[in-house]
Amino acid sequence: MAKGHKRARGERAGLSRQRVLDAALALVDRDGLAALSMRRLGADLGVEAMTLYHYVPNKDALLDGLVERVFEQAAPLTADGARWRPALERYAGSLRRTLLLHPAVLPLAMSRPAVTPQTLGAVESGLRMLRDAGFPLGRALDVLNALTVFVIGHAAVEAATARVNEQGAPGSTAYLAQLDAARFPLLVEAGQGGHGADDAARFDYAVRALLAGFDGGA
Amino acid sequence: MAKGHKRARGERAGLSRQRVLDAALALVDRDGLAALSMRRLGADLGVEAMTLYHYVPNKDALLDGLVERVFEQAAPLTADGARWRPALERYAGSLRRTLLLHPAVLPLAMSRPAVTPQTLGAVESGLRMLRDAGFPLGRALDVLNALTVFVIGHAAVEAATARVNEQGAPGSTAYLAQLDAARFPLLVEAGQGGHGADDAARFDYAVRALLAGFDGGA
DNA sequence: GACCCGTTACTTACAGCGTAAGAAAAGAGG
DNA sequence: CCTCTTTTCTTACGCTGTAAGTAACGGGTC
Repeated sequence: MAKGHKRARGERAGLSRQRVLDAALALVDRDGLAALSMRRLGADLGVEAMTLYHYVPNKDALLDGLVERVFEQAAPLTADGARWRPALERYAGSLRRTLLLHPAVLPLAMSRPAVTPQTLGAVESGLRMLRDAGFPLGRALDVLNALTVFVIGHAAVEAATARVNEQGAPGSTAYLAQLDAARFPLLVEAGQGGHGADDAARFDYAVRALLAGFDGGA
Repeated sequence: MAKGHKRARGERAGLSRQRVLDAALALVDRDGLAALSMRRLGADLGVEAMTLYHYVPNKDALLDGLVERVFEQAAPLTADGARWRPALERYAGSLRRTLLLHPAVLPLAMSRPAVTPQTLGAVESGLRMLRDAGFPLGRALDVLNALTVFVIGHAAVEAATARVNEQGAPGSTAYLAQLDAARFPLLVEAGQGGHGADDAARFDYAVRALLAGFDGGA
């Protein structure tokens, strides 16, 4: 079998932008963003680093592709008539869950405007839904922007907090609880007592608050 | 003059964590985050790279310091009794303006929980204000988190959009306007017509919406 | 003055990075 | 068989963060 090139033929058949991005996402999920180098990614794919430059123009584009790939995995923003608030709430929840599955790409999602061709479709249908609900077009764009920004930011804080909690570093609740109780009494209290709701519930509450605000003020 | 060590004595007198961080912030503001290397920063300070490790344990800590330094520059969140909504609106506006003065650190601000000792004071006084206004403590923390996350995220999008606009790349309004008008009619329309408000006004509107939502739902 | 010592600074070195340039191999069509 | 295109590998350059060791300084004590 396999009349060999350098490695056994067929075990890596194909290679494509998609496969490169998927491997990069897997690498980053496994070992963190800092571990992603062209050489390492090449090794994961059974290929030399420079080979990757046939599927991606440079490393920055590869990072863009990672963000794009994650956003694709979130549920589409489907517009079902006048029920725009539950639709946006579902979309927000889905996007949050997807982002938390790939926490390593969150720093990337923050620094790049998520308007790759793939995400434009979601924005377009969101705009249609909100315009049908009576929003002026500009305001509709604002609502979508605000919601998306909030979801990404919230997920980033959740991920950072989780990461920091499991090592007792500054920012963890354990760290908060041992703070100088004289200088920061409320912080210490908030750090000690369970706030009574988990991250998902707190997120949902905040999203509803945001959307309610836009509903009233529009 | 200057009985010289290697460089003229006195022209760089001192050097301290603060001076290192300030120089790093200046460098990053001038040339971007990617241009920040220990060697370059050292050169800016008239010093070799390794010298910096006396004031900062490693590069990551230096980046943490950058974020801390920027947050210090925003107006403090002062609690003036029951007027919590205008107070938070002012705080949000000040933080946004400060962040936009140093757009290069925005990616850093996103990935790090902004709970350095310096920012804890702001959180504490925010908590006091909101608790006095009747919020349960956990909810008060949620409000502050949501607001801060939103401000950072919004500033990041503004900065990224501005950067991308001035080079006509994907994501710019120019790019949006030339999109396939058949597939994305609303996006194209939103991209063409001025939305009628500048970034600051849109930001203020969204902040008010968010706070109004928390007010009603609390 | 001479001595010493902690702090600050420099030098050297290493492994790894992104990627430019060009050679070599593999597959397709004649 | 040869030739052309696409894919892959090789080599090389300048840069990075930082570990390790060394030298110079400033200030205290005799």
